[in-house]
Amino acid sequence: MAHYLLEWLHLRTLSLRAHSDSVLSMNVPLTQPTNESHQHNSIRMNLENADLWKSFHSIETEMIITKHGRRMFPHCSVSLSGLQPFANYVIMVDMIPVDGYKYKWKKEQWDVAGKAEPQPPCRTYVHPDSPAPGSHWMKQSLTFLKLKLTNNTLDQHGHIILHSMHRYYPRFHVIQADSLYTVRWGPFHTFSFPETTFTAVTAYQNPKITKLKIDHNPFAKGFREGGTHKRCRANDSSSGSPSAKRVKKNLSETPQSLQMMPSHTWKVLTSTEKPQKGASITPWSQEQDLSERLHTDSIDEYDYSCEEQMVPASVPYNSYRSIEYGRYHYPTSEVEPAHEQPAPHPPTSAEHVAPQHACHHHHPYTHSNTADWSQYPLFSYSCW
DNA sequence: TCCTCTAACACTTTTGAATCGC
DNA sequence: AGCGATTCAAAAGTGTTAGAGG
Repeated sequence: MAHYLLEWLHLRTLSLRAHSDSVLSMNVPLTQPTNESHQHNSIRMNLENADLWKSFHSIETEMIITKHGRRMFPHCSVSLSGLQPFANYVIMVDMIPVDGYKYKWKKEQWDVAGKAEPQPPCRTYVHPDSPAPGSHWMKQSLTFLKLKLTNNTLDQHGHIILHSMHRYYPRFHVIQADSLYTVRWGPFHTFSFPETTFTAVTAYQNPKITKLKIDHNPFAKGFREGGTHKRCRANDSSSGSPSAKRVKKNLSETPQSLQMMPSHTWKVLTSTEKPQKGASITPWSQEQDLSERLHTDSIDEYDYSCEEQMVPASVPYNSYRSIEYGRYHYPTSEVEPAHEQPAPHPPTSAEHVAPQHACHHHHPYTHSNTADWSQYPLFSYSCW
């Protein structure tokens, strides 16, 4: 049952993702959003530790990935509102490539180092409280502290697999469902935050990031104290070790670099909403525009029941972006409105199923239907 | 030679079982 | 017996860095 569900969830997302890949490679310009807009649903998500994320984002966040899995820092922590108190929800996170490039750290900055590696198996982390009623999720902020990132494509622990030296951002899904097995029927709300973009690395490249992590991560306290590390003691009785030099150097140069990003809010749109014409996409920094375009392009072009809008607002960095995906169209589900648009450019399933995804698909429904949901697989083949 | 990745390291924090007192 | 508070050892998690490997 679970396997079947995973396959279905994976399948329904493959085509759009493949489509977005092609959009990316073609560098298609951003399509204009349509004019109609109205609030349909009030589900909201806020990034809890946004200031910390912004601090890291301003110097380009790096996340360590290891063979056995490494937690994120800053970790993903969000708060939810607007849920139905007695309805059950499943909350999930996956990681989305920001663009189609690989990066390298060169002379104090990140440079493009070529085309991205083929994407590793896509996995989704389900919040351990899932499923839980809306009242539970709204009671307090929820953290994804135990989410781990790995570069081991053969990982058996369900960690999220990423490529080193590639950029990603976490995408949060709120799905109304009574259990993990009924996720398929629930409407989706998808949120992401521009400041959570990070570069996956196996060792820190930017010493400013190291300094910031040591300052804020309690587990790194031992290093913050200085001189407690064996190698530090051995080499650095006079603060002469490379690490000590690096930290010392950073102490003087970090604060000024931690400038806050401009504030924006991305309004939640729902399945029936249309984004306002000319809506700003400024929340993403220039380097993120490509992926942003990737998102909006594919979604816009498809114009199913998922749309998104980014609206600058006065709320200080209360940024989020949301997509609500309509209820999936199964024969047993509710009647589908006739006005819902079919895929204007249905990516044929055969040509778009990415070969690197090891999932098998036995889903009885057409790929064009299953393509309507997302640009990126929502579930891993083995996330549970 | 350069770049990336891995593993071992010393230390701190977290976790959870055991114990105690009410 | 049940519950909450406290203690403590084990497990988990941290950044650093030498060395391996491509």
